[in-house]
Amino acid sequence: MIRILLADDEHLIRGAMAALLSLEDDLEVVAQAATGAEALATARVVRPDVAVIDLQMPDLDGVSVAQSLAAELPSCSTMIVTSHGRPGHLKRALAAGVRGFLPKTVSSDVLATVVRTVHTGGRYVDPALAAEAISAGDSPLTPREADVLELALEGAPIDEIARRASLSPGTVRNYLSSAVGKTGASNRHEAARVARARGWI
Amino acid sequence: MIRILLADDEHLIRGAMAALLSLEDDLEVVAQAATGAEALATARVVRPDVAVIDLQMPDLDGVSVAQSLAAELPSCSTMIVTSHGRPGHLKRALAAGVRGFLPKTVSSDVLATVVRTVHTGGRYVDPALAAEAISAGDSPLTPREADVLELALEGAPIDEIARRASLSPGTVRNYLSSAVGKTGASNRHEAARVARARGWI
DNA sequence: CCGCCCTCATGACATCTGTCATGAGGAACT
DNA sequence: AGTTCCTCATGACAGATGTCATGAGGGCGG
Repeated sequence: MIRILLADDEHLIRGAMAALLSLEDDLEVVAQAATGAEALATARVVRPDVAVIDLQMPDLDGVSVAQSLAAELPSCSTMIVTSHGRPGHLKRALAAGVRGFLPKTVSSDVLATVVRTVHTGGRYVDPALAAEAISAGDSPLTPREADVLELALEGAPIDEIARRASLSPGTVRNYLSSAVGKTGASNRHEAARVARARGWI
Repeated sequence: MIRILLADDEHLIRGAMAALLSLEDDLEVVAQAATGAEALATARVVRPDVAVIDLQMPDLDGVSVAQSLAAELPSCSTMIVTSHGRPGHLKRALAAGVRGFLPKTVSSDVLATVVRTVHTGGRYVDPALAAEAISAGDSPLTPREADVLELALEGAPIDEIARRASLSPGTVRNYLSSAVGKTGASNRHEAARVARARGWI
């Protein structure tokens, strides 16, 4: 019997997934959590075999949870399910020791199969997401460029970005100009969108 | 027995919700769809009592589907479930004749209860979402301002917005300037974000 | 019929942004 | 020690953007 921890902030989805996994004879949902912190706390107590975690949760995101879990409970395999599969997330997740990565568009059979796969030490990444991640390529942005671009996401003017990054406005403009060139965009707002879509920030 | 049509592009969620609703004695999921168009086509054939529709789907969004359903199948009550509850969506949904509006954070009991409620002619809107919608207030934007601001969402330069809206660049700047004032933002990109957050576009 | 508002436009002006050249200081690698 | 890259900065310039004044035309309610 594979003992599963389920974490998802959407109660409806979580309950439904639990119902669905419980239909399988060899799977058992032993705990549920609605936030990242809750998931960690619960995992420490129940020590599940597999953790199925939603990528986006109110507090910690799924990758952070996975990272902590990998460190604290090496016997527990972590897999992530998500609605919005961005290439950057996949990379960060794999780096964090995640064994499975699935979009929520897969069928329940696949979910159950992957739970079994990661439990026996295997890995599984959704083929479509993997292809996207590969085609997106590595980020050409330097760390600082990425920082600044991230601050530009909300549409703030340069002066505010400069204050928040503790840089001079001129420097911010240089980084943004460089980032705009690398993304092929025509201004920083578009560049920020492109970079996010490719998982670079 | 209440006959239900379920539409959600996320296979996993849809299957799970179906499993969950089927646990109720008086509910029966008679059809499922993965896109808006599919939902409409299926509804015409199976004529369900209640349609449970996800707000965000690849092609038509949930509100458009609801609108068509209300016109074509008045006997079918429509309710919408969503991950991202923006006030604007709620307003549009109610205007389209939707009877129930729920975030996916609710429990399965609530879902089942609301299905029964809308089937008997009642209405149900999640209290938290309703409060948000009320506090967000009515949009101060004129229709044209909203159009232009929407085109600005992706960060396009003014000239492109002007082309896409078939306006002169000068006019676009006037509308945007006005919208920036009304949203209290410091540039059009921030204004677009604010307006979207408040459900104005 | 007369305001009032929305739509669309133009011109002028100040400011904000994007781009480029240039340079100092530091870390990493050879 | 030398090379290369990143970080951070300044100054200058062109072009994009935000703001304001102004006006023509149309629809709608009083």
